Amino acid sequence: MQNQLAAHIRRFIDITDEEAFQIHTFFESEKVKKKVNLLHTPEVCKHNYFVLKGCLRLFFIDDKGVEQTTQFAIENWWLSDYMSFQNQLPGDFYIQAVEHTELLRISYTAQEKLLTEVPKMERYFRLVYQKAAAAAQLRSKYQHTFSKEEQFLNFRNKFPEFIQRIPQYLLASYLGFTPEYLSEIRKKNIS
Amino acid sequence: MQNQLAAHIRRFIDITDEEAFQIHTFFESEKVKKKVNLLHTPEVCKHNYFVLKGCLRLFFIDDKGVEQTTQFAIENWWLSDYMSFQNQLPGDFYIQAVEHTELLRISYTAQEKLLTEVPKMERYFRLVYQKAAAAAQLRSKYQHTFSKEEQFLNFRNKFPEFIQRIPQYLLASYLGFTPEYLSEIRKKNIS
DNA sequence: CGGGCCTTTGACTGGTTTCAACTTCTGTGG
DNA sequence: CCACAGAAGTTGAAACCAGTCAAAGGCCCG
Repeated sequence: MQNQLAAHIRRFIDITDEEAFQIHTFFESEKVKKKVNLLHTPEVCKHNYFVLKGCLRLFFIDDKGVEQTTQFAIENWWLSDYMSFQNQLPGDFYIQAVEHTELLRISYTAQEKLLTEVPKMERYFRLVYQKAAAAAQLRSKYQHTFSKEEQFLNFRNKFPEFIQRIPQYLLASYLGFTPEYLSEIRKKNIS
Repeated sequence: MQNQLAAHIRRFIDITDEEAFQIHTFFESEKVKKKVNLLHTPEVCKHNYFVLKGCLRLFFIDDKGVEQTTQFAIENWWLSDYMSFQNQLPGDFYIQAVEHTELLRISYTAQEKLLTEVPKMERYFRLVYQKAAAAAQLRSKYQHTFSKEEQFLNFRNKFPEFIQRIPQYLLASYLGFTPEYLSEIRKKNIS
């Protein structure tokens, strides 16, 4: 557990074993069963989540009452409703376990404390968020370039194993179309 | 000039006047005429840009040869092709001035040096990127919720003055539809 | 074994794109 | 300061991508 987060941090910055231990004290670990919500609206997103094993999703409920998934987080990914988290104000996203998931969570106040006590973690989080920003730019590019069908085929090329893990209606929702249409696409492109 | 960036930094962290001066030495200022490219593909994005006055856009050219704008940056916004910038590898985005624009730019190496010499800037950039990540989540939510027509109406509500500043075909491209369709929408919703 | 959730199917609908032609605006040089 | 050329915006018709709705089938888990 602890090693996994420390290993991730070490992909970005150097930390000693003592620092790794110190950092770890700011986190709490949690196990969540499939379909259980870690965050529901309208609630302040108090934690930033780091997935050790399993999968989380970020979603909201649209005007018509349909769940819309905007992000997934698998092993070694961070997830949070950033708007709500950083302002500590109620947000309109839900966070839910897609599979049985093990995670580390850090509260907003604990993160602030961690950053003042271990300042080099500023660099780690800076790099994590920078990567997130880069990923967002790339995703935006895909959405502008490809038709919905192409987006599915692209996604399947890039993450073939992930598609096996999640139900199709979640994938459809993430890619921004209906389960019915996904079904049609799959038939055409014999998977 | 210098004051404007320092003022922006002070919205996130405290810096002394001496630090503000020191920080400023890492930047170069530049004036760009309308329609001039700061970055063209396939080129490494060597700089991170901070807009003092004017407007930049990030775009790419799709399969059909059409320019697709994915981001704008106005006064006090940062812009860069993050994927290319952080890995210092060729990217596939262009950065162009939408208006006559005054900006500060910092090179990748200068930014690295700034961050080691003035470590508290890690926090500043962490917060800037965190805000960017939050904005990306919000944008993703809008794209999942609203039809293209609604996205335009929303955008017009939120940034009425910005719509005046930029040509419609850029706005259409940013919102992900055709100029013709934007024209139709505007007619329906007598602006 | 059963019930509910997920996926598939098909018909119909409509939002959005495409293409081509026309009009209006803008900026540049004479 | 006017004229003109190219760029930007508008219009309308035809085609299509993708959504909606309703119903049936498959599958997982209790």
